[in-house]
Amino acid sequence: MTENIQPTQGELEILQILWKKGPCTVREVNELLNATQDKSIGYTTTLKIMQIMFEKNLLSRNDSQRTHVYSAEVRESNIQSALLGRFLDAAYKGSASKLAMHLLGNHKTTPDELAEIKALIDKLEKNKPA
Amino acid sequence: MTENIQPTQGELEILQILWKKGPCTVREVNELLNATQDKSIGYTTTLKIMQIMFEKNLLSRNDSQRTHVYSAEVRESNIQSALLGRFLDAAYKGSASKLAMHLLGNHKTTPDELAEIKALIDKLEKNKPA
DNA sequence: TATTGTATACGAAACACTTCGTATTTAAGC
DNA sequence: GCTTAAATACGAAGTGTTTCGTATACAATA
Repeated sequence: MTENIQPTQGELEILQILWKKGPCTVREVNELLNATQDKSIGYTTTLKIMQIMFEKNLLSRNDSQRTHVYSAEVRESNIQSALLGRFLDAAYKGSASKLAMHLLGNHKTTPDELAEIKALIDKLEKNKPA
Repeated sequence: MTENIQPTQGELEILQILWKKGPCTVREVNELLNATQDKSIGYTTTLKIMQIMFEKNLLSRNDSQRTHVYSAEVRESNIQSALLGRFLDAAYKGSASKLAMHLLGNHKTTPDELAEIKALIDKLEKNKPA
């Protein structure tokens, strides 16, 4: 199911907020969007996008109150993995190692993170012995 | 310069072909696009996109002959890194290690690739001693 | 030079996402 | 019950990309 989901840029920004904050009203999301970003987005714009996301089942909502409360219906790591798979194909033609090289090479990764990644590689190597 | 370049999906597919094959005519690119993919794309569609890419300086062209020959004006690894940076922000909020986890965890990476990545990490750790 | 095949140029339609104005609904307070 | 403030619903315009029909240019050749 999750693999075919393709949230747009705007939708992803809203999902990020809901993943971090938990269930929110449209106004809360809109205010956080405007607080985080440089540009300012109208309330009805945020509302519209969230309504569309609701129709796509990216969000659920509690409308027992006048003010609806929206929740993410998709898991952060699922969406990330799906997007990553697509990105890997589109930009790297599937070469995960090339992507990893750029990732580690260009972006300052903390020593802790490097150690963590190395530990994961060790684990993978043990699980799949040559 | 390169950091601000944002090729679209369609443009990226054309760049992939030119990166792999070197300079090509519109017809060659169009045939390769249709050979690679499931969907079929009209010749003038490919032409139009490549003309737009030319205007954006993503491509250069040799029009000394009636049949123009196009070349990529941007380097593969530059574009990949730029796209990766954006993707990392949009989908992972900048957490490179989380992305790396998904990358190594979900996509089968060969033992050789794993060793290569581990070697890179070792090098990074030596260059930046705690 | 007229014909034919192929190339480029141009413009408009199709499509998807974003944006917001305005209408409508709703709940609370007077 | 009326008024007001705030929420949702709706519709349409704005924006960027893709798609392609059609016009035009060009070169080879009959």
